[in-house]
Amino acid sequence: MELPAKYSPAETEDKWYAYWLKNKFFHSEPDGREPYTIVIPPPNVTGILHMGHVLNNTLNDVLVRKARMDGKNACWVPGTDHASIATESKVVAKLKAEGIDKESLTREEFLKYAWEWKEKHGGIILNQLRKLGASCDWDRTKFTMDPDLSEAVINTFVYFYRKGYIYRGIRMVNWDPVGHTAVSDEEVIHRETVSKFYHLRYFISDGNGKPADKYIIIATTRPETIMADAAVCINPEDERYHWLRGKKVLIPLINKEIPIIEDSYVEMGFGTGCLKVTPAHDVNDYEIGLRHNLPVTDIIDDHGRLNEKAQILVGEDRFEARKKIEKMLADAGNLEKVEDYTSPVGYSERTNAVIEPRLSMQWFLKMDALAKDALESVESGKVKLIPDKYRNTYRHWMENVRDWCISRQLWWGQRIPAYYLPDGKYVVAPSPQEALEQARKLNPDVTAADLKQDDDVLDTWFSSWLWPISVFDTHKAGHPEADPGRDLAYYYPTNDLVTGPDILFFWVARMIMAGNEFMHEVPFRNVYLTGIVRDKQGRKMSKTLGNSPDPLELIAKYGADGVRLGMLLCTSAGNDILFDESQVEQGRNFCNKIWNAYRLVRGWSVDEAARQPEAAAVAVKWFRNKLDAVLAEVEDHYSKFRISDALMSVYKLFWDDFCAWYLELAKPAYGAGIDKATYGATVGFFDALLKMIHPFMPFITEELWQNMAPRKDGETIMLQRMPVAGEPDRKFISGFEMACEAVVAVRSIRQQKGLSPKEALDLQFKGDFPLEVLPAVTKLANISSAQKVMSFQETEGVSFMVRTVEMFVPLTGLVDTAEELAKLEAALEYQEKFLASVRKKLSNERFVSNAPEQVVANERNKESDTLSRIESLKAAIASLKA
RNA sequence: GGGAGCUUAGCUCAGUUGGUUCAGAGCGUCUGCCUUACAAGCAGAGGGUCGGGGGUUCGACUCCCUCAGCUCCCACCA
Repeated sequence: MELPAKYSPAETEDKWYAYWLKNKFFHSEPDGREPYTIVIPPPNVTGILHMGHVLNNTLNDVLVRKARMDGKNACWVPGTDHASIATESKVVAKLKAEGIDKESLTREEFLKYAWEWKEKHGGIILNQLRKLGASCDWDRTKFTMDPDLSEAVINTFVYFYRKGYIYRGIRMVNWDPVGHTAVSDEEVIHRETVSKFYHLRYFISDGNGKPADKYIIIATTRPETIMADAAVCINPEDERYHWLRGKKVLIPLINKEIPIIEDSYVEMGFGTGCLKVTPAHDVNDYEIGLRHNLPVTDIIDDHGRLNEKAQILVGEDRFEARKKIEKMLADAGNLEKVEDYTSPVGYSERTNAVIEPRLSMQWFLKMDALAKDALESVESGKVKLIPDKYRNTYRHWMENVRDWCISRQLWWGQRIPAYYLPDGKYVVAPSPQEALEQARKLNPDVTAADLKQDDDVLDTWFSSWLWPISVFDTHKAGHPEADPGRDLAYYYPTNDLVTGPDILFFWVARMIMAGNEFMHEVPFRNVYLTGIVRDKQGRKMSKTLGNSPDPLELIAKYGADGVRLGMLLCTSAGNDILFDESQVEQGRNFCNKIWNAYRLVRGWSVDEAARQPEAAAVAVKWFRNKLDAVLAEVEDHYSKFRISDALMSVYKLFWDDFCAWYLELAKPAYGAGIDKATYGATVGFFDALLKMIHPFMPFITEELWQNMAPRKDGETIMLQRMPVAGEPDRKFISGFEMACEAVVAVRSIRQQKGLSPKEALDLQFKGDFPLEVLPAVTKLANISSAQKVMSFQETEGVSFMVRTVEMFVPLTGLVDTAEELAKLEAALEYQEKFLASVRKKLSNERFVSNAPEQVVANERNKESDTLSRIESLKAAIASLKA
């Protein structure tokens, strides 16, 4: 069968993925081998593949395929995350588009829609990962809201509640008025935002709730919240305002009397030095309120509208209210001036709504003890962060962590297992039955119908922090004393986790906490933190910018192997990744190179009678050693998670060493057969190279490996052992490199002199050139005779140096003597300067006595090498002049 | 405001405890080639003094100080 000159990935990739699935090569069961485990960072169940996933999952796949080929029992557990806020808001939007308002639905009705949506869109991303070649154990696919995983979450809640770590409290939370839920501090993004700074006049009360003549000016960005003011605060040091002490002021428009208080929180130099304190709608004000026992008036509702406590503008959206109140204040004579003002404003990461600081009843998990242990896990090195610069960031966060607000005012998620009695007391239990039993201890008359379960669900991270445990054993979470199941005992702790640094705290830190708590063991050894994928201009890839290529289109265009390679080429750990399609093109080109090298080798026919040419023998010996050297290098890169370096080593080994040098040497003359020895060696090398490339480019390597020899059904390159490095003969490799240098020099002379490669040349040399590699030079440089001589026989020609060996190509009638002379003299000058610098070093006593022996010896070598080069150059110049 | 990091070839980046001929790689560029595996290719070539300045050292891309520019994280002044 004739192979086409270009590799076409489409059918090949589908064919082999189906083959791998059919044979269950990705599936793992515990056995006697050493396990290698990774869990996928679960993508949102309704998500679609973007470049970040491509990066992450390609890296995961490289690691797991490498481990599998190293003979480990490799298991990569896939799955999806229910992503409560993201998914719920998608469902709400979809229903809205169909004319259905979430408010009009019962919880059950809404969840029915949500599950329908999940069934329809859930798992699309997992199929997309198959296109990428991800070798996940699909039989183990999990979803964070699978019944048993949800049960684990509920048990975990009950466990921590009973341990006294979970409590309910009124807190200032970040309220998302669009998502109608509280979000964690980490989910709030602060952005510089242009707004207005309103300078308002607060009149002093005359003591009867009527304005006196005097007023003070208060600057605020949020005039719509003045009705919730509880006080006006000044700095006790601020003499400008000492006259205010003991007085009261009136809130404009509603004329409510509020006290003047003093607190050093207020900065005298900022604004007017007077701060209106609004405990219900500002975190700092809330804390001042606590210090001064101020009443809390909450005037904004769940939707961000003013409520009846505001007295005016009731029902207006907060931003509408702001516009309207500006006019009202102006009309009432309370508006001094309005300035433009830029300040940071918090936005919801999910809905992009402006966050409203708001007091509400939430559930919290105490973090101090958990964080302390999780910090220790990283500080002690039990968990390694790669790159380790993240240790600082991690420490800082763990030392300043606040209690985790785990409740969310949503329906999509695990519902908080707290049940309220009619009198307002509550019990926490894993099931309604147990809740009833407990409730009866409080009040024997309570019936099941009296108990009302908490409406809130748990933060998504409260389920995904169990992921490395719950994918293997759903019972263990919440039950640290229980025996781990067979799978958990075998696969836990996992080995490596590959994820983005943006979720180091959301997810990674919390998995460490859960692992320590329930398993008394960290969940993974190494955390490889990737960069964030950006476009070529350094912008984060995003839907709104439209700068993110569709990975599936890229795969269709360049093949999955090409996309994987394009992604891996630019991944240094922890640095942001500037992605560009040209890199994928490079990946595709590499596929094609491999393909064509294979076409060459496959086209060879063995001539049983042929003897191995000397050049081929040299090539085989060299490449065998080179392979060993690079294998060791690659292994070292893997061990340090330098995946793109490992790839680059393999890339160069294949393209530069194997194709450009080895194959050119091993190639038989056109039309001639190849000898058995060279053929056998070449096929062996090809086999080893395919295995080395396989973790990066699984499809083309399987295709060619299957094609190389008759294979039985059930055989795969995936499960072949990775070649193991032997001890390379470095001296021989070095000698061969001299041959290459000589070849390059001759080719360069050809180019300069306009000589055809077909025209054979002579080569003479003086000095220690490794004779065993000479056949390589004669073949690749097209040399008719290469001789070691005492002195060059012709005077006309070009000389060059290979390290300390002077070489000479006689070229009668083609040499411009003056030009050659100039070149040689320039070279001589350079060498003499170099010699001078080396000698200066060597004559420095402090250098000779302080530097390590090795370094001094090297300088002496440099000196003698340079001397011999100078000698050769001088001789060459002399002979040219003669 | 606090913290972390970055600045090396046109671009993207390596450069491991200061010392091998260490100034590198890939891509791009330039030149010559459709040479019968591959023009998605082959062969060859050019290109930086390591952000600026100072210091330590026999020796600095590497350590210290300083200035400039950039990025990210945390907190946030109403």
